[in-house]
Amino acid sequence: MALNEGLSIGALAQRTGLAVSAIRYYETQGLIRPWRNTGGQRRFNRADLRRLSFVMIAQQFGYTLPQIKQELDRLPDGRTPTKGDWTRISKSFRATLDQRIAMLTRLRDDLDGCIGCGCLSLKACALYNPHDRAGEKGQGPRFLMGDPHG
Amino acid sequence: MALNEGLSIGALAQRTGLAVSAIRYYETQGLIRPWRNTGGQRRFNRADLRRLSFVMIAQQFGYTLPQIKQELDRLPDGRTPTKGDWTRISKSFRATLDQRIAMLTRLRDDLDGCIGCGCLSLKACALYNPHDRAGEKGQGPRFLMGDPHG
DNA sequence: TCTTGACCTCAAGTTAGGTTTAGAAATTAC
DNA sequence: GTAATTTCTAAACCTAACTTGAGGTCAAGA
Repeated sequence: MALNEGLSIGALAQRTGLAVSAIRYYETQGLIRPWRNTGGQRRFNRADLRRLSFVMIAQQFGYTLPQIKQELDRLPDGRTPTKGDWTRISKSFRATLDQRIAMLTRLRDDLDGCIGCGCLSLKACALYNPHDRAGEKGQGPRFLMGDPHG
Repeated sequence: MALNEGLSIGALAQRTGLAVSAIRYYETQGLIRPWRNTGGQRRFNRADLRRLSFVMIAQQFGYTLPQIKQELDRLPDGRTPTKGDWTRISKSFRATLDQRIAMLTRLRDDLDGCIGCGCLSLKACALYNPHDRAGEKGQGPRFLMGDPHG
C-alpha cells in the first residue's frame, strides 16, 4: 500500500474495532465519506479514525446516528474535531448525561417511597406517568398497581 | 355486561392507557392470559389491571418484556402481586437502578476528565471501552479520538 | 499466473416492541 | 331489527442499527 493511498475498510475496521459492515452502513448514513481507488474500493483518511471514534463515544451517550451526523456536519467539511470542537460537544454530552442521571435519581426516589407504601391499592402513584414524559399523551389519569374501583 | 363476565379488551385499554393492540401483543408474549367469552372475545380479570400496571412500571425501569414475564411467572399461577411480592421485586428494581446511576456517573466523571485533556491525541482514553462493557469482546486494544501512529 | 483473501453491491433478515390494515363476526345502542 | 361500535385473526409494516447472503470483482503473495 503506497503512502498516500489511504486506509482500506478492513484496516479501519481493525483499528476501530467496528465491523466492516457497520462502517459501510455509516457511509450510507452520511457519517463518513470515503473516496474510491481505481478498483472501486473504499479508501479512508486517518481522520476518519477519529470520526468513527467520535461516533462510538457519542453512541455511548445515547445519541442516535442522525444526531451524531448533525454534530459532525457542524464541522467544516470533513474536518477532524479540534480541541475547541471537542470541548463544545462534550459539554453538550455532559448536559445530556446530567439530565439522565437526574431522571433516574428521581425515579429511584419515587421507587423508595413506593417500597415503603406497598403500593398495591394506590389510585395515584409517583411511579405512574414519570417526570420525564408527564403529559406526553394527554390521555387522562391512569391507575397503577391498583384498581380505581377496587 | 353481566357482573361476572370480566373486562373487555377495550375497557382494559381505557383503564391502563395502553393501546388495544399492545394488550393483544402482551398476550402473545405470555404476559397475560385472558379467557374467551362465547363469542370468542377476550375477557380479563381485574387483576390483569395490576399485571399490566406492573408491566408498564417495569418498562420504565428498562426491563424487557421477557424479563418482566420472568418476574410475573415467579408468582403462583395468575396471582396478583402481593405486598411481599412487590417489596421483593421493587428491591431488585432498586438495585438495577443504582447500577445504572453509578454507570452514568462514572461516564460523567470520565467525560469531565476528557474535557480537560482535550482528548484528541490520546492512545488510551477512559471514554473508550467504558466500564460497563469492558472486556466484552476480547478484540484487543482500540484507539479513541486518536491515531496510534499519529 | 494462480490463488486466496479482501472487497464490491444489493436485497433481505434481525431484534424489540409494538401499530396498521383488511375483511369478517360479535356486541351494543337506539 | 338495524346501525354503529368493538372485537376478531393474520399478516404486513414500522424504527434503529446493523448483519447476512448471494454472486461477482480486486489485490497481493508465491
